[in-house]
Amino acid sequence: MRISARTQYALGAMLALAEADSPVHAERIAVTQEIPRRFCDNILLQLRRAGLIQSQRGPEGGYWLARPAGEIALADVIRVTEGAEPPARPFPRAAAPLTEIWARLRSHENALLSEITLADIVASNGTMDAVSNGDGTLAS
Amino acid sequence: MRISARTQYALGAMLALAEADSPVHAERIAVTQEIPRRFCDNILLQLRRAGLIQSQRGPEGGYWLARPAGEIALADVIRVTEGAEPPARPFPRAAAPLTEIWARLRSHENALLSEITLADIVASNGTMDAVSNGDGTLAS
DNA sequence: TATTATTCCTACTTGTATAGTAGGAATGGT
DNA sequence: ACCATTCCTACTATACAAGTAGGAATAATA
Repeated sequence: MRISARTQYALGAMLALAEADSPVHAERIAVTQEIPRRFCDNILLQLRRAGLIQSQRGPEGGYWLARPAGEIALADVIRVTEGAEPPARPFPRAAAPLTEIWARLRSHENALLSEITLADIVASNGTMDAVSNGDGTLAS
Repeated sequence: MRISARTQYALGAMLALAEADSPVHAERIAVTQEIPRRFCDNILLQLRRAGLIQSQRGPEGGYWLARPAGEIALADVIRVTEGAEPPARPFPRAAAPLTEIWARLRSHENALLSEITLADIVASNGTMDAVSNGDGTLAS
């Protein structure tokens, strides 16, 4: 599970927006999430272009989620910042079975990250014993 | 699941040794596994230093597994080539719950790769419907 | 003992990705 | 008009990955 600083920051920023109930300045996000100021701009721009957040300029401006926090999965955010993964070089025939293993791993990872939403994370403040799936059950 | 070319090659090389019943030349491994010749040397050296394989020099030399293929997990190989993962920068308090998610993912990944051995892969020639755990059960 | 095939070792090169930074244009409220 | 903010392109600096180079050490064989 490779996780770049950019992606970590993006997730932090999205959570900050998920917690707020009105537009938030990049400045504030940068401070609370400990993201370098200019880099924060940079990332927010990318998230907006991807359609995950919306923005308004000028004083009274800021950023907010484009959809309810319960409809944005962690995977949605990660896909944006990590971009499409390069098509992993194939194993030679001799080691072909390994391809199946990787596929299984990626699949599981993707399933989990697609189930968990920003709302789930926000809801789990302090008590991280469980992560809700939104239907009351627990994520494996 | 980040997987470097080096690690892919290392796994291929180990599988080549697992299939053989006598010492194998680096040259042969390089060809069958499609590994650049010199790079192959390089990797085999690393695997030997890690104690996963043994070697003999000179004509009639070559490489072989240090332990039975059934006692070498994929994770053992990966740990060698990927090295100890750098201690992932911590999330700020606001995004702390994410730490738990990553831990869970890494844990699952590690569990799976620790269960599957080189012998399992070799045994699954052609029929990759299932991967044996060695006890007859199927890996999830 | 000379030859030859192999492993062994350090260091180097080169390409690509990551993590940011710089400078300013566009916009919107007051 | 002013000012705070978002917006945009492009640049730099560092680290890591992938692979290469040159040769020393070792062991079988003749």
